[in-house]
Amino acid sequence: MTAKKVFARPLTRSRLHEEIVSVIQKKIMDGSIAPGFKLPPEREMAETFNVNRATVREALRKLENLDLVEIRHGDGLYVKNYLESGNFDLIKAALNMDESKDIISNILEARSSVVPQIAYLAAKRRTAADLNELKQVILKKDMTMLERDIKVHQIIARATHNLLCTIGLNFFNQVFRDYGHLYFDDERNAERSREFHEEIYEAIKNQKPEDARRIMKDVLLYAEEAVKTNLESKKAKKGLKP
Amino acid sequence: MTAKKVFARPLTRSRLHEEIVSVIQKKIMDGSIAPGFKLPPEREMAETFNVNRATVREALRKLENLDLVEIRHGDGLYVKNYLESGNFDLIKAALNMDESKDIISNILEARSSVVPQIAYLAAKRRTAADLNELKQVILKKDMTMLERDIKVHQIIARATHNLLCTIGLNFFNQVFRDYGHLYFDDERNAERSREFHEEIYEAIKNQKPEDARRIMKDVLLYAEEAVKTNLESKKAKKGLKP
DNA sequence: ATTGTTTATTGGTTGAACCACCCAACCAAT
DNA sequence: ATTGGTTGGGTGGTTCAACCAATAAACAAT
Repeated sequence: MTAKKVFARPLTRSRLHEEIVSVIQKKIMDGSIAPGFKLPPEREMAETFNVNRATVREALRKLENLDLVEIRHGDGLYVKNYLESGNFDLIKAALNMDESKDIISNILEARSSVVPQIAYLAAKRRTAADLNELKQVILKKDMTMLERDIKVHQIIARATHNLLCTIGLNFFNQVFRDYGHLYFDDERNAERSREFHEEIYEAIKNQKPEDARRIMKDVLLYAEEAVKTNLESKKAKKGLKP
Repeated sequence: MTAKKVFARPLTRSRLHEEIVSVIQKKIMDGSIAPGFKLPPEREMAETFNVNRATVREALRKLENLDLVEIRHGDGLYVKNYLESGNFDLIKAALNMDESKDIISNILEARSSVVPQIAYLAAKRRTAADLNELKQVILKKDMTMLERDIKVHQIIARATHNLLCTIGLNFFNQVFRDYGHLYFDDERNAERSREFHEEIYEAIKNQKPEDARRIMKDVLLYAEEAVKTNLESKKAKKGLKP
């Protein structure tokens, strides 16, 4: 057995500027820094965090991309209202900081209500090439169920031939890569997904949009429940230990 | 009449590192740099672009956040497959670079199929406070129709009490802020939205999820058509000039 | 052939300096 | 009293030169 198999993912040392991002992001998202607040200037921050100004600036680039702060040349740094401007990366970041059941539930719920629409469009628009690609992945052997499932969703999203759907699904897949084990650890769920792959393939092959949507919705609602139950039981176990 | 009304949006000079982002992003998204390609090292890039390395690094922070490149300490910079990893900011950036009708159509289509689900959830979950806030905005006087409409959508999204829905809608609203004039320039469309606000308010007030979804879907499909037609006619006019 | 070691390359961070921009305060002209 | 011009201090944007830290590839030892 390789080390990779044992430790799952390699350690990756966080970079200094990322630490800074994390600190500031937390303060903004938990409300200790209110929208509109003017942050201290870069030079001062560098001093407080005891890092170089260039490092602070790299952190600010990230906070800017998360739409958490607005930077005004010659003026200063202002905290934005993330509820009005934040993007999905914010949720990923929040998830990494605080794996609360709330956020995961929100993600699962949103997925169940949005992704079926993607299946609908995919069944309507799929080309022969899309269908073939889907078939290959379903039949492929050397693949974990998690990998296969992500790939299936990816191909379906791409079959919509809508860039937004394709890229929008990336968000769910990225989360799923990190948390999919909560679902696939249970062999019954893996079996359920195998069925799902067969069913959705048929629906897409026969270009039955409504069927595809229903099939997708069913499996996602099932998964939503399964993961929530899983989280509950883990929480219960944890509660017993101390 | 204020200067703001005359010139619409203030000028904002682009920063050097953003120019670099733009150049590299274009090359990646139009395929001239393929996924997996190893970019030249930071020092070399600084030389080619004739800027300082710190500036290149700030650009790289952005490209990293767009999930366009992967940075490996001690190794180098690798181009990722944006179809598999890119996020919504990528679409916004692509839109700014190339306002092609394709991308706008994709956005409109995705909106029509996804946002109605948000209305559905909102009607189901809305609190008295949500409803009140919605009413206030609909009645408020000193507001452009565009501002009001964005606010209405925002409140509806927030009424789902699902962080993903709330933040997910930000994407559409941000695009709408820049391109909403394509819709609201026509007074008939503005009138249509006025009706929409009344109708959706009633549906949410009476907690009729299916109604809310249908009403939302209708107006979005209408808007989709209106904007597309508008784009067509603009294109036609342009075609005549030269 | 395998394993440990060295070395060149590359990203990460630092410190000091200068440029470009914003703002507030003040002044001058009307 | 209002408008337009000037100035000075503070802030983000960029530069330069150097060093630290991780990686991969070449090499040496076994």
